Parts: sequence; C-alpha cells; structure tokens
Amino acid sequence: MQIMQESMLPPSIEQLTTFMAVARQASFAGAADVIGKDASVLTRRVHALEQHLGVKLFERTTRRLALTEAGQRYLERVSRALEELTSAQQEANTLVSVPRGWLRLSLPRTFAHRCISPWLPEFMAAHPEIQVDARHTDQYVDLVAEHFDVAIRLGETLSDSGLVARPVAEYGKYLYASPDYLQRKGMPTHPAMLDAFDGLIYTGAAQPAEWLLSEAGQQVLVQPIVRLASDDVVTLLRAACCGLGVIASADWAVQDELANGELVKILPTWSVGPRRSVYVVTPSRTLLPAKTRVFIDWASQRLAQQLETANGMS
Amino acid sequence: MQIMQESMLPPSIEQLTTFMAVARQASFAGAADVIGKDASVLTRRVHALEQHLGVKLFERTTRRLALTEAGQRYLERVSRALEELTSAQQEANTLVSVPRGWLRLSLPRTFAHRCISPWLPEFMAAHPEIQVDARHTDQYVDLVAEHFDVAIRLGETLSDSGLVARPVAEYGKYLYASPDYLQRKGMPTHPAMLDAFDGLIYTGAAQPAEWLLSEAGQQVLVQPIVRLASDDVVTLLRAACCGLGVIASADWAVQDELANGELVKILPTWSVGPRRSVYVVTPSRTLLPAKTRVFIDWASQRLAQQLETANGMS
DNA sequence: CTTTTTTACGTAGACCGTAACCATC
DNA sequence: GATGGTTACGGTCTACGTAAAAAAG
Repeated sequence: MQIMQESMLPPSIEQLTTFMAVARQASFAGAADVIGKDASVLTRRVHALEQHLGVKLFERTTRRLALTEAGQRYLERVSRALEELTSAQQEANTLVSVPRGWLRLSLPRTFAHRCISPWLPEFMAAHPEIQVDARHTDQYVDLVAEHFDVAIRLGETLSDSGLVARPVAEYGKYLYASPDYLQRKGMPTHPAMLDAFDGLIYTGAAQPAEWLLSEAGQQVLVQPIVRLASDDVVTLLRAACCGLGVIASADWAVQDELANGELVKILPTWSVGPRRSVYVVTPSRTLLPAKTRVFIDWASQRLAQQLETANGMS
Repeated sequence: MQIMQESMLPPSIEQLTTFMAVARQASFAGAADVIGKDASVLTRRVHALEQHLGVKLFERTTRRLALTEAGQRYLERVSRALEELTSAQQEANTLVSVPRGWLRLSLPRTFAHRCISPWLPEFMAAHPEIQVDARHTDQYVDLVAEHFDVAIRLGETLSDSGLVARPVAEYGKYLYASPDYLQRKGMPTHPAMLDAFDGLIYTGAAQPAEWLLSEAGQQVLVQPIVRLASDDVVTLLRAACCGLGVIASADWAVQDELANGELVKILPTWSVGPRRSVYVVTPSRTLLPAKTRVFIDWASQRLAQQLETANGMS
C-alpha cells in the first residue's frame, strides 16, 4: 500500500483547458472571454501549471505572447489527451442514449422458451445495435458478480437485497391433462377425486409429490399416484399430452397445448399453490444504460400482455 | 466568441484517478489506502463522476464491486489519456535545464550505506533545488510503475529489458577475517586450507554455503564450517570483526574495516565468484531530466573512483 | 494614455475528515 | 460482529471576482 506521490499527479483539468485556450487565442484576455472567467483567473492557473511542471510555457510581455518550445510540445500532447478524454465521455454518453452493446440476460429456461424466445428476434430487429447474451438457468445467480444487465425471475417473493425487482405480471399454476386421459378417467369435479389420478411431478426444487389446491379461501391437499417424476418440464408436458396423467403447470407454459387441444384445464377454479409473479430484476435503479431500459420496456409490455391472455384462457 | 459548455467539460483529474484506482483495486477501501484519502472521499468522487457522465461505472453492493460495460470502456480510454498526460509531463521535464524537483532513487540498502550516503549530502548541497526520495530495497522493483528516476543495481548481468543500464564500476568479492581470528587459526596460504575455517554465510539470495574461489583460471570450491548464517550483511560483518570467522564480501563493503584494522584480506589474489558490476539504471527515455543527468554524472564519477580505491587496497 | 497582464484581498463555496449509518458475510 | 460502502455535518482551505497596480507600446 504505497502512497501516491503528489509530485507525480497530473495538473488539474482547469489548468490544462486554460492553458489550451490561452495558447489557441494567443491571449489571456481573449481566452478569458472564451472560458467565461476573469483574466486574473487564467493568469493564476497558467502560473500554477508552470510551477507544477517546472517549465515556462509562454514567453509573455503585455504586448506579445508566444509558446515556448516546451509549451508547444506540451500543448500538442495535452490536446491529444483531452480529446481522448472527451471522446471517452461521448462514448459513455451514447451508451445511455443509444441502445447498443452486449445485453446479458439471465433467464429461467422454460419461461424463456415459452415467453421470451417468441419475441426476442423481433426485439433484436428493432434494435440492431444490441447484441444479446442470453444465459438460461433455473438457479439464481449473482447479477453483479457475473455482469448481468437484466434477469427475469419467477416466484412468490424475492429475497435479494441490493437489487431492484419490478413485478411485471402475475400468474398461477393449474392442473392440466390430455382429453383422452380425461375420457378414460372421467373429468374430476372436486379435488378430492384427484387422489385416484396419475400425477406428473416436477422434482426440480425438491417439491413434495402433492398439490395444495385452493379456491376462494378453501384449501385441499391432494396426493396423486406418481408414475413419472422429472426435473425437466418439457418431459412432463410431453407425457401429459400423451395421456400419461395430470400435470401442475404455470398457465403461460401450456398456452400452445391448450390452443391446439392437446391439453385441457382441470378444475379451472382451483389453483395449485400460491399466486406467483414475474419479476424483471436489475442491479440498480439509477443510470441504466439505454440497452437495459429498452429491454425492460419491451419485456414488461410483452409479458404483461402475454400472461394476461394466458390467464384468460380456460 | 462562444462560451464553453459546462456539460462538455471533462471531469476533474481527482475523479478520474480515483475511478482508476477503485477499478484497479476493485475496492473503495483498498483504493483509499493507495490514494491516501478516506474512503468516503472516493465514493463521493466516483458518484460525482457517474453523475457527470450520466453513466453508472460500477455495480456495487457492500460486498461486491464490478465495472459496468460502460465503466470498462471508459476505464480503458481514461487510462490512455492520463498516461499521455504524465508522459507529456515527463517530456516537459526533460526540457528544463536546471536540476530541480523530486529525484526518486532505488538503491540496494547496504551499498547505499557504504557508497552513496557518504556523498549524498554533498550532492544535495551542490544542487539545492533537488529533492531526494531515496528508497532502499534489495529486490528489483519496477522503475516505471513506481516512478523511479534512477536505480543502482549490482550483479553479473542485468536481464531487465526496456531499461537502460550503464555499468559504472566493477568489483569483486574477497575473503576477510579479523586479525585475532587469523592469529588463532593461522593465515591460510591456499584455498584448500579454508575447509577448516568458520564461514559467515549470507543467505539473502539462496546462495549455497560454499565459496568458488578463482585465481588466474584456476578454480577451487571451498566448504567452510558454518556457524553463523544471516540475510543481513551488517550482522555478518560485525561477527567477522569480532573474530567469529571468515566472510566473503564485496571489497567496497569493507573499506572502513580494512582501514582501521578490524578486518584483514585473506588470499588476496583469490576472488569469490565472478566479477560483478555496479549499474546505473534509468527508464528508457531518450531525454533525461536535468536532475537525473546530474545525478548520473555525480554517481558515475564518485562510484568509479570509490570502487577503484577499494580495489587497490589489499 | 490605452491595453493587457499581474498582484492584493476578502469572501463564498467546495472538499476533506470524523463519525454515524447501513448492509453483507 | 466485522468489514466495506454510504451519508451527514462542521471546519478549513482553495479558488474566485473585484479592483488596483505594473508594464509595454
């Protein structure tokens, strides 16, 4: 832990810009107009700069003002440095005003397949300068450490602190089965009847092989017969469509299957477990880059609309 | 005469250097040590910079800190700009004809005590505008990174690239012991006899406890009895003067002891190991500041003269 | 004498350090 | 409870503008 040398610190920006202005105008008084400060200020700044460098930058009388050789060399390089600096600033600025650059997304795999992937190409077409790095995972990751710009997360509540979670839509889980399966077993009219049905159980989050159904305050615990358990939602859905049993699924996950008749909703007024939300999560709220803001807007709008229609289907 | 836009003004140097330090240390607390200011100062500076740019540079929680994409880009370009600035400053320094300002020296500790310290006050008196920052170390340091103007280095060859090493003097290592020790053990007349003597061994550079003596092409490997080993030369010298054994030492390190009779040279025609050189090293700038040139001149002359007399003493 | 640069001086605001606060591990 | 980042507050110190002085043509 070494302490920086005062003597090696660069001069102040004010000194440098003042020096440049005076050199360009070849006059303190002229530069004073440009900068909008009194000439006395400029004298002091230039003097301080010369002191700091140990070099005389100008040869000056009251009537003439000329750069010394050291001054000319220094001017050239200082100009380059400050140009680099302002250009860096402009680049930084474009990142907040123009949507561009890599957008790193952390998405729940199945949700992304059903609810993000459909409109992602359209989003990218609308913002051709955005590059997307979509990482799919079903565990929570450290947004900051892994440099994610946005994450989509599902659940009842979010425990993460330090992050900003915006709820953009709600959804519930319901029971579904294929029409032919229901024809064989009969359509249940009360949850209690489900104990005799086959359950297709998701084992991803160490969930028990039972369903807590609720309708308007009433709750019923159902324990179906388990013939197939898996940690992969797609596998379970395929099985359900093929008539292997009943599946508890988020409504947004079965829109297609409902539409083409592969699945039918069972006990449509009874939902499985509590109501859940879709959250759009970012590392912070302020000073978001344009790419992030644009994605959040797009995602919020699309997801809200999409999940509402899913909700509306029976 | 158009007045400069406030919004286009670059941020302050303090903000920029602070940003760089925090980014490099990946920590506000760490950067606080480096800069030598309180961490609260740094957060304010970084916050102000972010506000000024309108961009978040770090994503930070109390436990994690990472550059945003904008921050990475900005860091790169700011680094370049500031390097240009300090480099411009150094160039300006080379054009000053009067030796003045801070002169940062990197010196081997023992060598400095014996061969630099004696004339350093005289040097400073001759150049009253020079301020000296003499750092003592026995490891090689990065001259450029730590902003040293000159380093003195000892050894057979120098591997450093990008640096300019000027050999200014040569020296050899020889064997010495106190008169009373030699009276007790007898004065050896051939290296082979030394195996029965006590060796005072320097363990600084993982050297073996043996001496490779050479005289006019002949070489003899001697393995003395080791009763004292140390990584501190002064300790060994004191021990030698007190009659604890034989020490292998650079001739310049024992001039005083030879002069006042505390030590006597053994087998004066046999040297220990290869011949070595004293180098004056500077960063590879073609143009050197006056302060540096003046020091190099002084050091070259003094060291050459000093080591020659040391060489001449028997 | 006029124009331009430099110095003197009193004030206002910025910036720093201390210390309390908050969050994370 | 310890570490690290942020915020609040009071004091100091710099840097500004006014204005007068000095220098040059």
